[in-house]
Amino acid sequence: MSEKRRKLEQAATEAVQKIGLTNLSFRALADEVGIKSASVHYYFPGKSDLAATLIEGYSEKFSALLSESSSESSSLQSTMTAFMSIFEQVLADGKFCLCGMMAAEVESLDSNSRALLQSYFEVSEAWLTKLMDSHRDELSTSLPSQTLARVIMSGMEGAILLDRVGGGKKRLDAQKELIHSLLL
Amino acid sequence: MSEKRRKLEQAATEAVQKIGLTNLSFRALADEVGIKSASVHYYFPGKSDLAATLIEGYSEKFSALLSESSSESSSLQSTMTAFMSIFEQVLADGKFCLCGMMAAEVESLDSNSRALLQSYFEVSEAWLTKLMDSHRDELSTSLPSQTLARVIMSGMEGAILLDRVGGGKKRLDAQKELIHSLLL
DNA sequence: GTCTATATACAGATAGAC
DNA sequence: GTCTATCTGTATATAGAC
Repeated sequence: MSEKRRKLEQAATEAVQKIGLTNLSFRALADEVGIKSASVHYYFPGKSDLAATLIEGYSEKFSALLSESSSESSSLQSTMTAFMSIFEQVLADGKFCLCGMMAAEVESLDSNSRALLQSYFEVSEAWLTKLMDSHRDELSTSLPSQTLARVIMSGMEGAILLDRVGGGKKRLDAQKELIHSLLL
Repeated sequence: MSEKRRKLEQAATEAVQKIGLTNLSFRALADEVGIKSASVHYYFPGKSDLAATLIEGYSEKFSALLSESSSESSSLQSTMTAFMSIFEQVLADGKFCLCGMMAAEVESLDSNSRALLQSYFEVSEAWLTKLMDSHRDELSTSLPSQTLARVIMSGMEGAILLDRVGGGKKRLDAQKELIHSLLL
């Protein structure tokens, strides 16, 4: 992959996390990396191509972060702390999860991007489900692992969504408290 | 308030809940109620006026629904069931919470609308906090009422956000399971 | 109140030179 | 690959007639 393409993807990803795909223009993106909008179309013919590329790239990076969060020997507690710190960093940077943002804009996405979005959430929940299943002895709740995974994933997304309005991190902290209360 | 104005507010609210404020145009809104876009500007000079009006109207309606959810004699369980059914109806209609949607678009809102948005979430959480506080004996968790309120509110918002992508209600059901597990 | 007409700006996208 | 130039559509918004 070319250097320019990487820079475009990075700039576009950050912009979408802050203002959303709808509010991101090819012109603004071009300005950000120092080229003209026509050149952006060389890399991404249409906005749907850009959208799909961004979701795929974000999903890969997020999956890598999930892998780093856990290891054979680590406790559920330490893995979950690492997991939550991913979201804390996103909020601290004044951003929202790229896929959370696009989920709000789902009505303006094509079927391809919608499928990629769905996959992002399902893969993330599957990782959490597997994690909970392999550490059931460290859980204080009897809720099914899959239910916990869904609660945690949507809870983190909702927490960032709401906290971004006021500027603090009240809801994210509340989620942390809840999750810790579910661990032994 | 005039009939036309009510129709405009209703159509605009529904549109924002589905496609967001950014993707709603004065033209489309005008078409929806059978007038011209210039006439819409008579009621709402600019988009920021429309945004503020919609948030205020949605907040009032939501508060009214919260009041209906509880009564002196009702149990926490029945009140929470009524509370969650509000969100279930929104999702069933293929919509997102108007304030959740606008929270995603917060960067394109003026300070007035941002303050109104913040108020919506804080008033909702305050209602939940007070509810939990007055029914502590019906809770199986030792988490503070305010923490529970924040977890529940952001959890519901996140659940709808994610469920809208795939079309089902998996996350909303998971949230229901979690909340029920917190009640005695 | 609602309209027509229009001003102005910006969006996504493409043709074709270099 | 990147550019200039341009097409076409649409956005918010306003002036002024009725």
